[in-house]
Parts: sequence; structure tokens; C-alpha cells
Amino acid sequence: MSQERIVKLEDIRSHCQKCSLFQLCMPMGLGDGDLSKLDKIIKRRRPVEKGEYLYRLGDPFRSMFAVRAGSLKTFTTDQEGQEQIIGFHLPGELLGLDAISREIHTCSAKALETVSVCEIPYERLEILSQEIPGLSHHLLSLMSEELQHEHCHMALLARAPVESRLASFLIQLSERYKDRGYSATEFNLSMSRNDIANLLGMAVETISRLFSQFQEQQLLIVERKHIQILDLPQLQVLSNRCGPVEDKDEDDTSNTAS
Amino acid sequence: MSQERIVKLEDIRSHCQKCSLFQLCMPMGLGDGDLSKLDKIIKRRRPVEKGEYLYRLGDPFRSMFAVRAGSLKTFTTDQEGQEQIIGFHLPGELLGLDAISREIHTCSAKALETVSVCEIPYERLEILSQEIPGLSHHLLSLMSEELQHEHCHMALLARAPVESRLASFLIQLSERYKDRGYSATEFNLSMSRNDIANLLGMAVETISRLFSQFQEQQLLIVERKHIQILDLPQLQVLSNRCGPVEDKDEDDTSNTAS
DNA sequence: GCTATTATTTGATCTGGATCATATGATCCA
DNA sequence: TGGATCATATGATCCAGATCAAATAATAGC
Repeated sequence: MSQERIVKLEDIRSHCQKCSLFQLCMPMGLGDGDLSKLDKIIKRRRPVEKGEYLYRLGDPFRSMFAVRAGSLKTFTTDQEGQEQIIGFHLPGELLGLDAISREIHTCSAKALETVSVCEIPYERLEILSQEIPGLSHHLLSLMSEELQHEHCHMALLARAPVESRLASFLIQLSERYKDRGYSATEFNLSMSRNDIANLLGMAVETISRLFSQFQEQQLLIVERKHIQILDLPQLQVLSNRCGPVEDKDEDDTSNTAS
Repeated sequence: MSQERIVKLEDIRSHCQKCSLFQLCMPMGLGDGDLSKLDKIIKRRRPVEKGEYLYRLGDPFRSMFAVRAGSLKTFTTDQEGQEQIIGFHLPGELLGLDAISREIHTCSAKALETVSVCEIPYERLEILSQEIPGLSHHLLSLMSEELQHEHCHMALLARAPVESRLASFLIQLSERYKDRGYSATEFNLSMSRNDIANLLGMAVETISRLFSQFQEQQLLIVERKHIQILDLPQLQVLSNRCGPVEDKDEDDTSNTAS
């Protein structure tokens, strides 16, 4: 076969195919041809340094972004300039989907640490999605996931006591790291206590106290930004999450929670 | 021209074209041909009576639904069976988009009053979206709007004092009624105080007290389910909503809020 | 129509978590 | 390298809004 030649060609252009995150941001059955079509429209950007904006609320929407490395926060601002964090974004995640309808970014994206992103011009992606079957569906699917996640977050903010909120947050992070091939029980927080508090609708002091409390209860060990989870099941019980029961590897999620 | 014949044909099948809500649920430039294609895949359903479910959390996802008349609430349920309302849905709105990725409904939809819906089989819609340019984009756009709206709701739940929450809720309802050609200042609530409280993450008693308080402050007149808004601008100030400044008919939304 | 049940209102009390205050440990940067 | 600034932690106090209690109004079921 002419495998050799193809590989070399890929080396030149198909960054996507080599990207370890590809399965996360575009997990569909694309042929090589489709892949390189997609790859061609993607722009690389110079890294966004910690504290810099990827985009700001009100900016015209031209591109979506896929996080390659580092992490960001997205947030809206109310009429008094108060920041409300919408979410944190890890490698492999797509940002900016919420701007499609108004063609204006409705939140700001700020780097929590040095971040590298792939820029995907939306107009060209739309054209491409007419050529590549499944691309539209994939985008819809990603947004649908985002909606689901936000429904759970709303339930959290509306009802959950502070312990559940933080537990839920930690479990979610843990799962996302796991999906990315990192440890599910040991990781570094890239965001400040302040940002966590803001996301979860509580005061910084409460976050601090809860970390201490969880540590006392032997649920985790926390030292500055570093978290080591000791008792994931107990955190899960605390979190009391919403939605249908998920397919777990373990079958410990039956109605035996009581 | 053969206009006469076409009109008769439309009478038989193109319900969409005659539907006053069409601009709300599918507001794009569809030709007559596209319209009748869309119309062909839509199923009418017998009305859903008050208290009945349109779908339940965990049900397999096969169709989206457009509300034709009446209203519904969607809600998730946590591990303890506690209901968390995600939103209320008025005529012209689309339900079920959040189920695309998992192919399972992640929330339940229950009628607040007798409801009639158009059922749109998702599989057929996807096929259709390859034929009709703009249909995919429209779906993405709708979901994007939903995301934006939920971001604001999250900010509300995380930060806003109870007055802002109720004010924001009422303004939002008012705008939605206005968009549908009804009065922006006088309408009936189809949901109970309990449901409002649940959506806004507060206690029923607080809703009751706030209605009384708003009435005392001459912001509105409330009598049971009937609301008459007297001072929309003041409610707007109270609500302190998030996001970029919207295009209003009036230009009273500049930075003169201070 | 008449009772049972449920929804809403209003008042009294209580509490989870915010806010305030202060200490201490990091990080920045001239 | 030392002082300024910022992030985190922890204790003390306070208060917005929940919860509890009770009355009243609406609706449903018979």
C-alpha cells in the first residue's frame, strides 16, 4: 500500500488526526478526506496568556474555539458589572456555541493559565457541514450535552446545600480529567477559590471552610491548588446529582442510595 | 398561474404555512416546497391534558415537539426524587433539544394546561436538514438561544436577591407574550406559585410575599393567576439582568442606569 | 350544592451561609 | 530581597430567606 506517502501527507496538514484530543472535540466517523477538509479551515493561534481574553462579551461571533491545552473560564456580566462564571473549559472542549443565534458573544472567555486553542471559523464550518454528513448532528449533539449539563447546574444552584455543590463540582472535574486520560483522583485546580465560589453561587469563605471540612472528614486531601480525592463514592452521595442514572462501569448506581 | 390549485393543496397539507406560530418555531426563509416537506414529517397529536406528561426523563428520544397551544413545564429530578423545574414553555417554542446527544430525554415535560403540540420526528428532521439548507443552522441557533437564556438564569440563581429573580421572571414572561402578539403588561400565569418558586430556587411563601410587596409598591396588580404590570421599567431595574445590552425599541438601556 | 383537598397568603421563628474582621501564606515586581 | 498586593483560611456576627404554623380561598370529587 501507499501507506508511507499518506502518512507523510498527514504530517504536513492533518493536525487534527494527530491531536490526542480529536476524539473529544469531534468524535465522529470522519474519513481521511473529511478530516483534512476540517483541518484546512482550522487556524492555529498564538497562545492566550493567563488573564487574557479569548473573546469578550459583545464581540462579534466569527469562530468557535477548541481548547488544545490549558484552561479557561467563561462568564457573563450583569448590569452592575458583576461577573457570573458559566463554566470552566478543559482541553478537548469547544467554546462559543452559545453565540450562534445572536452572532455576538454573550459571555467572555478568559484564560486561567496559558492556553492554546484551535480557531474554527464558523462560516466555513457551516459550509463544510453541508459536505460532511454527521457534522451538523455532531454540533447539535455537543450543544445538547451542554444544555443537559447546565440543567444539572441549575438544579444545583436552585436547591443544593453548599456541601453538595462543591462535591458535585469536584466529581465533575474528576470525571472530566478521567475522560482526558488523567487521574480521576489527583489533579490541580487551575481556577481560584474565588472562581469556584462564583460558579457555585457561594462565598469564597464557604469554599475554604468546605475544603477544610472535607479534609477533616477524610474525603480528600487539599493543599493549595492540589487535590487528592480519597473517597469518591462518599462525594458522589453528597453531590446528589440530577438527571437519569448514568451508565457506569461499576453497577453501584442502582436505587440502593438510601 | 395555477395558484388556485396550489392553495388548495396547501389547505390539505401545509399546516405550517397557516400556523400563526410558524415564524416563532421555524423562522427561516423556506420556499413553499421546503415548507411542505417539513410539514409532511410533522405529526399531530391528541392534546395533552393538564398534568399529563408529554415525555418523561429517561424516555427514548425520538421526536422534538413544538408547542401549538397551552403551556408546559420541563423539569429534572434528583436522586431523592426532588423536582427541579428547568423552564416553562409557551406556544411557538420547541422542546426536547437537550435530548439529542444521549438519545434519551434528560428531563420530563408536563402540561400546565391542555396543550396541543406538533411532533417532529428527529430522524426525519435530520434527513430533511440535508435537503434544506439553513435548517441545521436554525436548529443550532435555537439551541444557542436556549444556552444564552440558561446562562442568564444561572446568574440569577447564583447571585440575585429574590426581588430580582421574580422581577426577571415576570419581565421575561412579559416579553414572550409580547413576541406572541399578546399584551406585554397583562396576562395569566399558567403555572402555580409553587412552580415559580421552584424555577427561581426559592420558597413558595417568598413568592407570595413578593407578589404582595410588588403590589404595594404599585409595580403590578396581581389577582390569583392574573397579572397586570404597572411599572415595567422599575421591574427592569429590579431585575438587573445579565448579558450584552439588547436592542430595544426604546433607547433607554444605555449606561444611564446608575 | 357540600365536603375534602389543595393552593395561596400572612405571620412568627430559625438557620445556613453571607458578610465582616483578621491572620497568614503566596506571588509579584521594582 | 523586601515590601505590596493578592489568595486563602478561620473565627465572630448577622441577616435574607427558609421553615414552621395557621388561616383563608379555590378547586375537585361526589
